[in-house]
Amino acid sequence: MTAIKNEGRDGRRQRRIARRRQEILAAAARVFAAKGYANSTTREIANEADVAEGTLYNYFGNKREMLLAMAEQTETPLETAIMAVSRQDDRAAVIELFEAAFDFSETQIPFLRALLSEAWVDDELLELFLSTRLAHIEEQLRNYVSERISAGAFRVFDPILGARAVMGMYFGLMLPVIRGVAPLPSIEERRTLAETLADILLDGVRAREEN
Amino acid sequence: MTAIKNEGRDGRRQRRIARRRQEILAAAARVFAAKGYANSTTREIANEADVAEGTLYNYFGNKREMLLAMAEQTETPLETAIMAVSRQDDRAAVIELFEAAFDFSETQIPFLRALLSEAWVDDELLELFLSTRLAHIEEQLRNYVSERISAGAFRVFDPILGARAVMGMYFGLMLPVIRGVAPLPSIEERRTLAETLADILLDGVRAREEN
Amino acid sequence: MTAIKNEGRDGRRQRRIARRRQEILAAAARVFAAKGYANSTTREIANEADVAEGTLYNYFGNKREMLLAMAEQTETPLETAIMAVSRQDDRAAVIELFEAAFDFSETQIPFLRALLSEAWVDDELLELFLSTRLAHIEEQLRNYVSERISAGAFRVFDPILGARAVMGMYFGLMLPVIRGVAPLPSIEERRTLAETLADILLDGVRAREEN
Amino acid sequence: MTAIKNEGRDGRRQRRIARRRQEILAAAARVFAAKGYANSTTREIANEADVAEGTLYNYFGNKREMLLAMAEQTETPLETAIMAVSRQDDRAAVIELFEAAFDFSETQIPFLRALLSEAWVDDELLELFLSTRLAHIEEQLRNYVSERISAGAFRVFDPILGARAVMGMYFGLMLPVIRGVAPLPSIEERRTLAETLADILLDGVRAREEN
DNA sequence: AATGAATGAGATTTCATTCAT
DNA sequence: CATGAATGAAATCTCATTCAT
Repeated sequence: MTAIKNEGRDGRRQRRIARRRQEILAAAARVFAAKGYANSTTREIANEADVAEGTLYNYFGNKREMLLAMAEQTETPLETAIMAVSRQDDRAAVIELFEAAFDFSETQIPFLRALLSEAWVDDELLELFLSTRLAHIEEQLRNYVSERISAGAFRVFDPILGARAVMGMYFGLMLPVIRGVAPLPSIEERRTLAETLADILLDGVRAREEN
Repeated sequence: MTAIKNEGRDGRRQRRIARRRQEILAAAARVFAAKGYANSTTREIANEADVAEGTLYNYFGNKREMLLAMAEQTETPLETAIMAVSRQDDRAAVIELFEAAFDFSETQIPFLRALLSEAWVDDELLELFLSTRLAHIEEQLRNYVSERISAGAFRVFDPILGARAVMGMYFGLMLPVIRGVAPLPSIEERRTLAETLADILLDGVRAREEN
Repeated sequence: MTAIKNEGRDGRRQRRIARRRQEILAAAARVFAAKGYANSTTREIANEADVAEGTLYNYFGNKREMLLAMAEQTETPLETAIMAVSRQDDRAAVIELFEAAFDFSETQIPFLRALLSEAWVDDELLELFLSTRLAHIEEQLRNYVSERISAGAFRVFDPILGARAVMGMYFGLMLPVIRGVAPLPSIEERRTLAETLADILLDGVRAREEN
Repeated sequence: MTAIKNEGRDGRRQRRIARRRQEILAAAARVFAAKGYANSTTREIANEADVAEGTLYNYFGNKREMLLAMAEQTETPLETAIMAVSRQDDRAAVIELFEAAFDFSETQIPFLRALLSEAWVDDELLELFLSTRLAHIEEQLRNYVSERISAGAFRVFDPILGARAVMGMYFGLMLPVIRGVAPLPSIEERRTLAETLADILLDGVRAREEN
């Protein structure tokens, strides 16, 4: 019985610790996002998280570990989206992909912004946070494209470039949002966005000649 | 005669100073590119430029001024490319644009990498280096798209998204190169790249139905 | 009870912090006094205060703030003396004034020396530390002199110059002490000093003609 | 003949060098006076003197030598005055002394201000510039006072304190002028000043009792 | 666990002095 | 002699991390 009670108490304690860790991480993300990792001080993070500086070190070994913890727990929205895409006709699938990829929340932005910032400069973080994920995304897209080409549904072209084109279209719209210079699109805007991009991607911008 | 001699001497001196300034700036760009502005020390810059630390301050008021000097003198390749594009048929024009936009040199990369890195975090730099330029590029593209839609050559769609799609395709390929995780494409690769992107953009990836 | 305990702890903490601040300030005063503000390094101050350099900045925002903190808390002895002088017959009052004005301690000297040093060169400090105080002292003296002239007790002469003469006599004796080239007078010496100065001031050096 | 010509040329050269040295010294005095020795940079001195930084070192071994050169060539006005005082009746002599002591020019002020500033902090300079001179002045005054006491013209009192009182009265008026917070008195003001001080010194401020 | 004062390594910047031209 | 760019030692200040409470 004591054991059970302890389990209950320990469980609560574990959860409290985990929650506090998350709060600190979110605070750190906000600070990193605003000023960049290197320009952020542990004092600012502590203030933002409303704890003492020393407390940070009860949850993370050092400042960098906060960044790595973020990298591990933050998913890129495109990654999430691509896993979930259902197989339908091409247009519906692509629209679904783009639409889902734009579905990320206000609270995710600081994490993404902080991580992208550092990944631009820090090879280890690039690897940990981005490279493998992007490689995975690119592979999925490449496979899809290859398969559609084989099926005769797509023209014959380099599937790698095709995958990159899709990703580029997406990042071109997402980066300003994450950087904070463009607003997060609303649900309706996301739909329109996705449709337009899908049409451009699938059929191009050029008018079809009637015949 | 003395005047002439002095002019010659002063001219040489002016050039020597300008050259040294450029050397320091290039060294700073390499260091900033490798580690990010905030993680770079003036000591490293001085070492890289092979001068004493104090010497840096004979050419720049402070570390940040180096960054700003870079921002002022560095052009984004897409910007340069878009100014030079000649008006031909659409496919030729788009290919020419992409191809030119990829024509940047090994020495430009550190500057671009350093500036993009900081612009991600530093609003003043974003404004100074990127925002106005990108706005200009986007405007050019938008106008082009609008005009082609009016002419009936392009389908009807949001010209802003069209411009963004072009820029996204481009940045999706360029950013890894600037980040240093993809190689600078050779001239031949640039050609192929440009053709494929142009075709995807103009006609889409979907196979045309024969009729 | 916890609240009370906390109050006790916080109070102790507050006092410890205040005490440490004072220690640092005294150390800084000694260093500034010995070498002048501009020639003193934070390293020397830290050594003198027996703390790490960084610790200084937990108590003062920067080196200059130490100086300003000194200026705010240090009184000029003449100022203190003039507030305390009791109204008696003129000779007793003047003696009391001079005697009290020389009553400053060994520990005050570094503060005075440091502040006078910088005030000679730094307009802000001159204003903050000296000007207003001296103006106040001068006003008090001027009023006293004017009143005694009106009462027919003093000859008719410019009260401003009278006030200045008193201050000059005082500073002429005090400055070498603060500068460290004359010893701090003992209590007995102070008495003799004050009497002689008072007699010179009141009756002059010239022998009275008997009649 | 060549020798003679050389002498003429050398003489001119010597004078030119001496003149330039003086110009630099005056420039340095102005800069030191404005910001204090330690806060003045050789660059500012060079600018003020309208020469290159390197040129300074053709005339002075280092920055400090400029200060020492100033100390050697600058006389304290009181010193000059005391040497020139003619022996007349006491009142005339004292008036003459004070009046002459206030006769210093606008160009002397920077030198005095610079030197007093540093002498407050720098023992070597104190010795070189002030101590010996003040000791000399004090001795002259002391002797004068002693002699007048012996002659029965002055009351009996400590001649040292008498000398100090005179010097104090003088410095109390002069220091604000040198510091730059009081204007240099005009010739007429000097006369009135000297008379008032002389009367206070000789006969005191107290009204004589009629009898 | 939480706290926050103390630490000291390291960063940026200044500036007296040198020396090649 | 004049010049002024180069130098590098030294100064101020910041901040991640530690540790006694």
